[in-house]
Amino acid sequence: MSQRNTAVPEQLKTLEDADLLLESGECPVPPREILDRIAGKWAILIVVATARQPRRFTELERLIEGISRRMLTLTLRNLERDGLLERTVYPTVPPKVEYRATEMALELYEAMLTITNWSRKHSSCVAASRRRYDERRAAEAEHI
Amino acid sequence: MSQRNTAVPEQLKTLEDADLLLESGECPVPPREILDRIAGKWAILIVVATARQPRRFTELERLIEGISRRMLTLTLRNLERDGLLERTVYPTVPPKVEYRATEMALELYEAMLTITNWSRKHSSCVAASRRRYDERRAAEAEHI
DNA sequence: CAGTATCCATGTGGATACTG
DNA sequence: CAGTATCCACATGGATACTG
Repeated sequence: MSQRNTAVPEQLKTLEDADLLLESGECPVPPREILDRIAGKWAILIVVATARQPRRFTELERLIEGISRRMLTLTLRNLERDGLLERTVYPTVPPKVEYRATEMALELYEAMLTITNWSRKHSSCVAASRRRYDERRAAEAEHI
Repeated sequence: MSQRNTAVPEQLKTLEDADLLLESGECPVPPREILDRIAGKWAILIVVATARQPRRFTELERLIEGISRRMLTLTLRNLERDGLLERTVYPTVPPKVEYRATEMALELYEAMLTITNWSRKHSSCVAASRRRYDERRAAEAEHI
C-alpha cells in the first residue's frame, strides 16, 4: 500500500472521474452524504456505544460526554432513518426505548477504522509538518 | 467482513475505549481531526486533482466546480500545513505556484475509498430504509 | 423516561474588492 | 497570477423549558 504509487486508480485521469467516485450519480445515496454522516461529532460514538448491546436514551446521554439532548435526538433519528440503528419501543409506563447498531453500521464503523489507522500511522508526521509550517510562518511574520 | 460480528474489536467494551480509538490520547494529531479534515467538502477533491500532476491555483479553481476563492485558499493552507500537499513557488512575474499531493495524502485517499466502497455496497439499502422511515412518519402525521 | 420546541451563540462558507 | 481582507447569510449546535 505504501510502496506503490497507485493510491489513485490508473483510470482516474480527470476530476470528473473523481466526482463519479465521490459524488457518484448511480448511487441512490451518494458517498458524500455517508461521509458527512460519520464525520459528525456524535454518530460514530453512538454506533460504538450501541454496537454490543442495546442502549436507552438516557444511558446514551450519560455515556456520550458532552452531547446535548437535542443533538442526541437528531443523530439518533438520522441513524435510524439510514438503517444504521434499530429503535425498539417498549410501551410501558414510563416508556422504555432501546437503540442498537445494525450489522451494516458495524461494517461502516470497521471501514472507518481504516481512516483511524492512517491517522495513527502518520499522526506524528502530520504533527511535525504542522510545527514546521507554523515556525516558518512565525519567522516570516517577524522580519516584516 | 460481513459474516463475522466482530466489526467492533472484542476488547472494545466501554465507550472510553472508543474514545481511545477515536480521540486517542497518544496520537499527536487525533483521528477526529483527520476525519474532520477529509470530511470537508473540498479537501479530497483537491487531493484527487493534485494526485497525478501538480496544479496551479487558478487551475484548481476551474477544476473544482463551485469552490470559492476563500475556501480554496483555506483548504490548500490546511492541507499544506498537515503535509498532505506540497507547495512550490516559482518566483516569476506573474507568480506561479504549484500544488501536488504527497504520498501520505494518496494513502489517506486510498483509506477513504473504503468508506466509498461501503457506500456503494449499501447505498440502495440505506435509500430503502429512508423511504420506509419517511413513509412511516408521513402515515403517523396523517391520522393525528 | 424519552423526547419536542424554542431561543440564541458561534462557526462556516459564499461573494467580491483589493494587492504584491 | 495568486492570493488576502472584509462583509454577510446561513447552518450547526448548545442550553433548557416543557410534555405525553
